[in-house]
Amino acid sequence: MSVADEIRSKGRRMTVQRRLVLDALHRARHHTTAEEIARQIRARHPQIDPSTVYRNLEALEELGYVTHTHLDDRVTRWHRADVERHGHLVCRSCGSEQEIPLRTLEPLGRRLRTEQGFRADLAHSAIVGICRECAP
Amino acid sequence: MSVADEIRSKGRRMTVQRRLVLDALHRARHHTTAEEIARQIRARHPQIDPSTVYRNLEALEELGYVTHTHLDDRVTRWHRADVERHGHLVCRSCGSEQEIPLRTLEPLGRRLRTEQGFRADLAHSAIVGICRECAP
DNA sequence: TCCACTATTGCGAGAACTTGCGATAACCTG
DNA sequence: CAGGTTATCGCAAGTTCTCGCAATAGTGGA
Repeated sequence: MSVADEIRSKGRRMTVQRRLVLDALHRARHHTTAEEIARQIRARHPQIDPSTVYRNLEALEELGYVTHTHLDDRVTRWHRADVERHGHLVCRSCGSEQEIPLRTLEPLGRRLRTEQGFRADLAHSAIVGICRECAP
Repeated sequence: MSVADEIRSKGRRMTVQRRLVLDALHRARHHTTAEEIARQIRARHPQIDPSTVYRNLEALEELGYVTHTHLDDRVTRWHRADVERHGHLVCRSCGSEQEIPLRTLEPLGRRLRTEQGFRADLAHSAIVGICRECAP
């Protein structure tokens, strides 16, 4: 079953705009911003409104094809849901980003689960701090 | 040495606006938003521009009197730097917020420090997930 | 293939900041 | 305590989303 059929089977529709957003996410291997996706799409299809891109990212996330992450403070990063999940370390001083395996974060996940009954999504937000190079 | 003197000794100035922002943060015991602070101040001093509040929060953070936290996705929460730091769990389903002692997060902090040389600020961003009540 | 239904779109307006700029007013110095 | 610096301010315009709405266009069914 194609993605289009999957989407339709959930009562949603496959539109040109939605396909373009999916394509853009496929081309961008890592986290992109909504703005960047909108920019790419509007280069070829200027009539497509940025708000449509924002709404499609949300819809595709709801449908399970896309997720988002928060790296530095205010920008949402989007990526396909089927790429391997990982954590992020972001340096507040130099802005560098580093990926870390979820395995490193799992002990905390287990602890929150057993002590608080909380199922943490530790890939969702980056961990902010000072990286090795910037530490005094 | 008063806060005003401290600020002056760093080459900055103590203005009415800055004092009002500090006062508002003192009154608000927990995390507030910039918008809420601006609303309070502008109730009495409508001529004070919201942008002044935003800039003062930034300046006061730089001076070490204020810090900010990211709870749910897009709102920045501000609070005095001298209140006890703690972590946050935010449920993505019902939106509930829960505070947890930094102690719970410390083992991860130590691990990131020794393995990556990264000094994590684990109180900066909330941990997003599904709370006990919302878990299926 | 045509139709009715309704998800989705483009657009305009609005929210929440952010930034550039000329005017103002803290503050240090003499 | 007058004067010159320059941090800070208010204002206006810009950015990045977000939302309501009427028009459009995918879809499943006839």
